[in-house]
Amino acid sequence: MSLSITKRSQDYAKWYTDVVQKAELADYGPVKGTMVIRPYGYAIWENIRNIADRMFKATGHVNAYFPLFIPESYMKREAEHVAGFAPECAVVTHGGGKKLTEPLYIRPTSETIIWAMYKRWIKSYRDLPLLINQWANVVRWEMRTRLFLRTTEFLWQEGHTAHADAREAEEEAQRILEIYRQLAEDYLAMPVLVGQKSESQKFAGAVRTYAIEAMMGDKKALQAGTSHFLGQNFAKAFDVTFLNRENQLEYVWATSWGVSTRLIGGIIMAHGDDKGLILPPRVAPYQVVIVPIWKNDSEKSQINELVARLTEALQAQQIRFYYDDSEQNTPGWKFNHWEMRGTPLRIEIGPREATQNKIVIVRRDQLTRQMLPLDAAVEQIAPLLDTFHRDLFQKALQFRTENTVTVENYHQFCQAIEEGRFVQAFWGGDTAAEARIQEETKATIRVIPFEQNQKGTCFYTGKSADKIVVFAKAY
RNA sequence: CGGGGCGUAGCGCAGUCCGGUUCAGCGCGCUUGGUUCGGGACCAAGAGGUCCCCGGUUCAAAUCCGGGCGCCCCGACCA
Repeated sequence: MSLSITKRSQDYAKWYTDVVQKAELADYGPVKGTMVIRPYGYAIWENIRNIADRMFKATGHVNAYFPLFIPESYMKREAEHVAGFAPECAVVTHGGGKKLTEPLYIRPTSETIIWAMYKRWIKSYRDLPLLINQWANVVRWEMRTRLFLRTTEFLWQEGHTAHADAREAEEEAQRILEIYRQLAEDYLAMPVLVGQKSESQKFAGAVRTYAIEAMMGDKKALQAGTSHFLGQNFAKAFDVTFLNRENQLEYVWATSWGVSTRLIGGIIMAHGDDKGLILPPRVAPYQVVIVPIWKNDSEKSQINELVARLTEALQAQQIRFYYDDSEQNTPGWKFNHWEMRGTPLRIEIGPREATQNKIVIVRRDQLTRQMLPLDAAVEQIAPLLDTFHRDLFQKALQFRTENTVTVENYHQFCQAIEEGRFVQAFWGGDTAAEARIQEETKATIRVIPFEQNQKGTCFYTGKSADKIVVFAKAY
């Protein structure tokens, strides 16, 4: 393993894969487009999952698990859904050494099999709402893959809810979007734009798609989570009806929503620097790493004594830490190692600290160093982690703000996109116009923000427009 | 599916043009022992190979020829 990481300015894509591999987040699997999520990367995912799971349960959702295999006939029930997903599905044609009578699709998402089951479970308005989430893997046969951002198989959660009326389903879709915003901003320190997707960008089978959208370190957009109002599309495709209070038969209203291991790619690109990862403390596997510095056994025992008092205090506060007391590497090596792996705080304890009953704290994001008495330090670590989170968020937000421009005409638009920025503009165009813009500039509408009340002129068509949209090049 | 790059020790690579005593090599990592330890330590001794695969040419192939496979990067689709 070579020592250094490619600089971001030199080759951003290479920097990204260097970080993923050298920080031991993931490795390539033997099958094209697959990845192995290694323990350090998986620990981040577990933290994300635990946080999201708690938020889902707090809003009344329950977990379940549906099968990986979906009968071909199910996939074909909803017209737009098949059209959208069939081309990127893996299909099993043989089992037990025999050709199957009906091919089995490996789920690219589970709407079809879930709604086939919902038909059996939903009879009355009393069965609603049905708020089920599942943590699962899905497979999409992508043409071009990238670790965490787009792999053939990935991990995610998919929520699938059923409601008695449109308003309630709509509220659900937006409630989840708000949960996703909190997850991204309050836990991953990743500022996101929130809003609706354009017609061409929405989920295959949805009436409306909402999304959170973040800016990465190379100024490209990353769709970090989506929530869909599905209307009655799947209820109709799978004939899922219920008797309402008036004893009338109605189709059920639906939502679905998901975030995936792609979020880890988002963390890497939202915060990382040329030294490697910078992890938001609330999902970092270790929030603190302790590096001892000693020359001989007497120093060692003195330092270990201080570390014992420190780690007891950290444990009491449920701060995740790692004491790197291995004899194999020098302190300098460890500094670089843990910086590459993004641990938010490093504590250095050597003879100088031990004799004074002090410790040195170094922030990963700023690489600033301060020496503090142990007792004071113990009090300050938790608040410092919060400050670290806020600073990471602010830095990313400022970066996005600095790289977002408002334009009034197509010339300005092209220039801004050329510079790789997010572009805000009045939009009165249609899907065809959006497709032309994508053709010419590679940029797409990332999000149509909520709560718009201004009027203006569309930068592209010149027609009057009542909403501002955000364009950007995206992952 | 188009364009580009690559395949030699765990990783990164040299060697390939021009076949042969510089052809099984280097750096990192790994093992053992010792000295080190405040920003990627040093010394010594080791272990480690289907040179991607199949076929061909030749006295002789990592090297030349034919075919195949795989991976990465860049474009068209996507969380």
